[in-house]
Amino acid sequence: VAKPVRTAARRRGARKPRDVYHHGDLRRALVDAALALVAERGPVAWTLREAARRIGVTHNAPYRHFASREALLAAVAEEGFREFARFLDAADDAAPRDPLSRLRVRFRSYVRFARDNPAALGVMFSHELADRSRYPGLQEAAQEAFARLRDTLVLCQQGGVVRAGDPDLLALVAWSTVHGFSMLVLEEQLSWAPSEHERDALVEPIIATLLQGIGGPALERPGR
Amino acid sequence: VAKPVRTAARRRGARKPRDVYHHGDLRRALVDAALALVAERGPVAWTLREAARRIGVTHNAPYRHFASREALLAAVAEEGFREFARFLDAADDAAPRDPLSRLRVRFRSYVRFARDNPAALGVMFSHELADRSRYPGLQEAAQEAFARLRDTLVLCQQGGVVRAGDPDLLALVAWSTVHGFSMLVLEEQLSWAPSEHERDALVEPIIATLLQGIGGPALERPGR
DNA sequence: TGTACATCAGTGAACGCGCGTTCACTGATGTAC
DNA sequence: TGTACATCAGTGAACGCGCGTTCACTGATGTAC
Repeated sequence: VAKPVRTAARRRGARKPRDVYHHGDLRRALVDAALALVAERGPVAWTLREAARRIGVTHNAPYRHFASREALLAAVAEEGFREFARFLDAADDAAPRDPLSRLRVRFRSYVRFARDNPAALGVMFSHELADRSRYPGLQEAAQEAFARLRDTLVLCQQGGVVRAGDPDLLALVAWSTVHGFSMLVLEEQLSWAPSEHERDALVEPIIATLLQGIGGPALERPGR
Repeated sequence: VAKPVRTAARRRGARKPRDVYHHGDLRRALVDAALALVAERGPVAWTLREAARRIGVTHNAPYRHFASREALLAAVAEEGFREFARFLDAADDAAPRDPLSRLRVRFRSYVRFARDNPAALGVMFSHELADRSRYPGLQEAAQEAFARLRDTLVLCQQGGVVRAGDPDLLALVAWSTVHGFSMLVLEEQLSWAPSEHERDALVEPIIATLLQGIGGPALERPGR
């Protein structure tokens, strides 16, 4: 949607945004600024005016690009899901080809993305945007990201590494676990295990636990 | 701290709070009203003035009982943790006495409390109150609740039902899983598994997965 | 190459609003005598 | 049992603030001729 406009000033190499009347790519700049603000104040407390202020544009300029404050927030969330999907794809490309390895990498990627992009995750799963039907682009981006987890899980079922059964339910179990842990970390609730190293040490035990729990015959699960 | 004052009007059985000058137990009423408001608007967007308005008291009356808006929020969180601890105790009393059953019940209780008290959990783990050192009562209440999970886990280790190792780390794994799932549910992110029945159906698989993962020799874990 | 002009992307002032907090106050309460 | 009075728990007006959104506007841009 964003169509960069090359301004004369920009062609001349002007740096300070306020030197020019046309910003060039205000839409993108707003999304970035809003994300940064969310990182500082959270997805409820950030303000449209402050985002505009940071870019050096008047507080009503955003309305040229977004219908409302919420619409800008939805754009931040959508961009977050798209980046997340790209991140998952990149990790998958680098993983060994067997289904179990790929599933393991999916889980690791989820937690890692959450750790490195807490603000983005906060917006992506913000209560304010819980009704995604009002933002079709966001809804689509979210579904596309989730599909990756589910698809890998089905692959594992076919390989006998994950037990048979409704893949949606299994995906839900898996997702609950990794997402849940991620949220805990990013809400700084693990203050009693404070170092990043300690937190990272939790990831593999959790994944092992999870794999054990959803494991199929090829994973030699014990009789129950 | 709350010392109920029986007013003449109250003794006479007056109902409407606004009929009397002294409320009687404004402190408690404020905590309740704030919790209700958080349920509607979230732990950031609720307002002190609206809480006072609902009780039928002027917007500055709360300052008689709390130093600030945040102090009231902290009181809500503290009360949440205390109620949570009571809830865990009640469930534990009703559980079979073997360690594994008790651990299972702890997990179930956690998820159930979260499901039934989403607003309270939102405040208890709100980012705004992440620095609990400023509210010693809150800090103590939180630690007391967490201790229950850890203690049961240690019991399980002694019974050989959970594997040996740093109990704090194991508690962290377990806590991450149940808390994480709970948060997912209460943030309404499981919209694609919408019915309460479907959500409840996730609980046991998740607990089974978790127990499998932290299981000790007495749980017949497979060789790895 | 030069110019007229429609279109687009900003500006600046103003709106109404509700917030958290402070202040000096007053009405109700319980207790000492 | 009655009364004086210190204490406590409210009131009401006011503060300064920053917010989201609307409005009529103007400056910059690119294109048709």
